[in-house]
Amino acid sequence: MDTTSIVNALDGAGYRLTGPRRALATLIARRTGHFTATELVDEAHAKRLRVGRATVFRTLEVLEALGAVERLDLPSGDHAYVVCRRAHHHHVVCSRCGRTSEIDDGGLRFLVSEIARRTGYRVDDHRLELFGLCPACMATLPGPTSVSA
Amino acid sequence: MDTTSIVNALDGAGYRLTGPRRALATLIARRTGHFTATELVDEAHAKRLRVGRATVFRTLEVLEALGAVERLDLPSGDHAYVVCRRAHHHHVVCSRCGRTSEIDDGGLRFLVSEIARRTGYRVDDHRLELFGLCPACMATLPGPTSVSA
DNA sequence: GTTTTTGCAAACCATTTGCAGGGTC
DNA sequence: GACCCTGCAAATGGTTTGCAAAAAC
Repeated sequence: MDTTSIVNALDGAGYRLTGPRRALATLIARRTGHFTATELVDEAHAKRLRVGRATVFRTLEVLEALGAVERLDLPSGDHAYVVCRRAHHHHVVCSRCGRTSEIDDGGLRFLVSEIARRTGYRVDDHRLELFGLCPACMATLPGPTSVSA
Repeated sequence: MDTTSIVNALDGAGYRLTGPRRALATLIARRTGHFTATELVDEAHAKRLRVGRATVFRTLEVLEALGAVERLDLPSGDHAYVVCRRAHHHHVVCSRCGRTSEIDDGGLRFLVSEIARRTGYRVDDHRLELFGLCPACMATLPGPTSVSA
């Protein structure tokens, strides 16, 4: 995901292209793993960018609504964000380096409708989050070489 | 879930059976839907129970570790809890009345291993949360009678 | 020129913590 | 009696808000 895509998303939705928003688009586009609003605030501050705390939260809110970013709830209870391409999907999150990979709905769609049928609920929304170790982090890890699921 | 089961869980794990913990066990056992720590604090206060704010949080933490309760992350970002029976499972949450139903792992287990295979991650943990309308709430709803998933 | 955005700082609010007193085993 | 728990109240830390100035269209 590059800066331009995020900026275009804002522009296309009728939001004004301001300095702070462009700056944030760049910071976010550079991210590889998940990040928190506070991390973004600190990074902007460290780089002497003119971006206030409130603006970071407000921009993330807009970007989430536009589907350019998605909010994750980490097992720790923290709220983190990840950049994303499509509107709805799910992620595998590496609990060591924070890297995320998108996963497609595949069998999940069927699973959800099956659950709706069994419980009698009308299911409007669902969230699936997976946590573990990405291939790169596994490689740097000591111990047994065998891999379990 | 009744008060006794929760108390037994605490006792069995070596925790002391104190007044506040018994009181909380009762409040929690009576809950049908999801609830927040703050709601519990307020309810205890309203009923003049001798239970401090900190104790509510500390007790919920213990109960979660024991698997008597599970924490949900609602789409709103709020943290809520639900009583539960087995150690690991997932929930469908009614976004209108808050009622929850447990759902079994069923096809999910396969789905998770499939995702691990495709992404190369070692998946250690996963969370699936479904949101929608429970049968009772659907029945009280105006509008078209047809149901969609 | 009108409308949106921003930054700041204060307000908010859920959650955590330190610690002295009280309860449980 | 030793150790675990509790309440309180203060500290914490993420997130939101009010508002006047600044920027975008």
